[in-house]
Amino acid sequence: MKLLYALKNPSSETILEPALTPAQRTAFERSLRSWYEQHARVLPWRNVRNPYRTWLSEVMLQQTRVNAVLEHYERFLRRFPTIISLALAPEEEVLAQWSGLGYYRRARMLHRTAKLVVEEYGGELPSTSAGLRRLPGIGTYTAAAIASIAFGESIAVVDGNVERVLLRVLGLPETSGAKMAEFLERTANALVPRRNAGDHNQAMMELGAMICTPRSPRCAECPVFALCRTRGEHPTLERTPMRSERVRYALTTRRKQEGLEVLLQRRPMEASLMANMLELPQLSMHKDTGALVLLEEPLLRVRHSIVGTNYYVEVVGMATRRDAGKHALRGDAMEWVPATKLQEVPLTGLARKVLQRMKLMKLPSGMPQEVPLLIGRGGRASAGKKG
DNA sequence: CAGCCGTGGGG
DNA sequence: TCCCCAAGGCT
Repeated sequence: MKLLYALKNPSSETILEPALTPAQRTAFERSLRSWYEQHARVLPWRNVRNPYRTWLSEVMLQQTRVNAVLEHYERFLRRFPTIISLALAPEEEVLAQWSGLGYYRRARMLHRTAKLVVEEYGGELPSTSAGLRRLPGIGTYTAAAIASIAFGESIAVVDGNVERVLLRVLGLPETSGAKMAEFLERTANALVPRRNAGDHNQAMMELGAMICTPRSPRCAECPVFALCRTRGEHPTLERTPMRSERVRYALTTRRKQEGLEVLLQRRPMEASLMANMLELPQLSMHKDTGALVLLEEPLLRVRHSIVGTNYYVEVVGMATRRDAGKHALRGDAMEWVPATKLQEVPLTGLARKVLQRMKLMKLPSGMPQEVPLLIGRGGRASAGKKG
């Protein structure tokens, strides 16, 4: 059955083009618009005319689910309401606000671009996709998204959703390569209306996110079912399997008169992964970690997957800095951070998750707070829960 | 152009 | 539980 698709693979030159007749394109655009007017989710970055906010939302949404962005978008805007406030902030604070969202290079480029725009562009983002495309962190997709949504330019976006919707409607398999990308750009642009390109683009992505999902698409609810040549899942490229790894981190606290402090370790500046961010000190899995550690069960086990690897994580309680220093892989770059300041430092997502679960850190918002778990001087962990 | 960069929610 | 992968960009 793979053979059937190979016969009409767009990368093999024998492309069926135009992909849709003019009448089909009109029907598609109209059905999609009507569906979107009825079913669009209410999201905080929709129906606002503010290029800075559109830019921020689009960068946050790169390879990131709406739910995760919702938790960060408003808080980030509260801290950096304008492009000028963002440009004036230290990178450390920008990363702290970004903590947990992942792909931290996005935050660094966002910050760099804010400074560039304030210093060289008079504080105003370029208003065309071509102009936006030149800025760091703004690629083909994001340039078209900002230009169409914030400035009304009639240009199509092609993200993962749009690609999937178009391929399924046309009855084509997923393939990689520049020819395919070009084909999708042309096809998507043939569907964009002169007016309201921004809403059309968001409708395409909404359709891909809510109806034409990667697995088990809701075809019975699809506004373009009548035109669709797939009506279900389509063949997709294989991906490399995940690997597994075990890691162990130390959770060490001390009590100062100002309150509880947590021992964290700063990742190297040159690290390709989460450079310069703070995490719990990592311990060796293989060496003898000493009686102190082995006497007790880990405080916490979590699974944390990053890119190609599943990490099975053990968090071990340690009483003093000397214990942690003895067992940590690198004794340097250690910092004591007051529990009350944890929101203001650039934690890795894993560190944030652990500290929140151990009640050392505030949960996002509205969640019930509990008494922090204390790690006593005797090296014994004692939960602060009543009873 | 292919590999790299995070995370968490859903099936 | 385990596996999938998302509103991409850069090198």
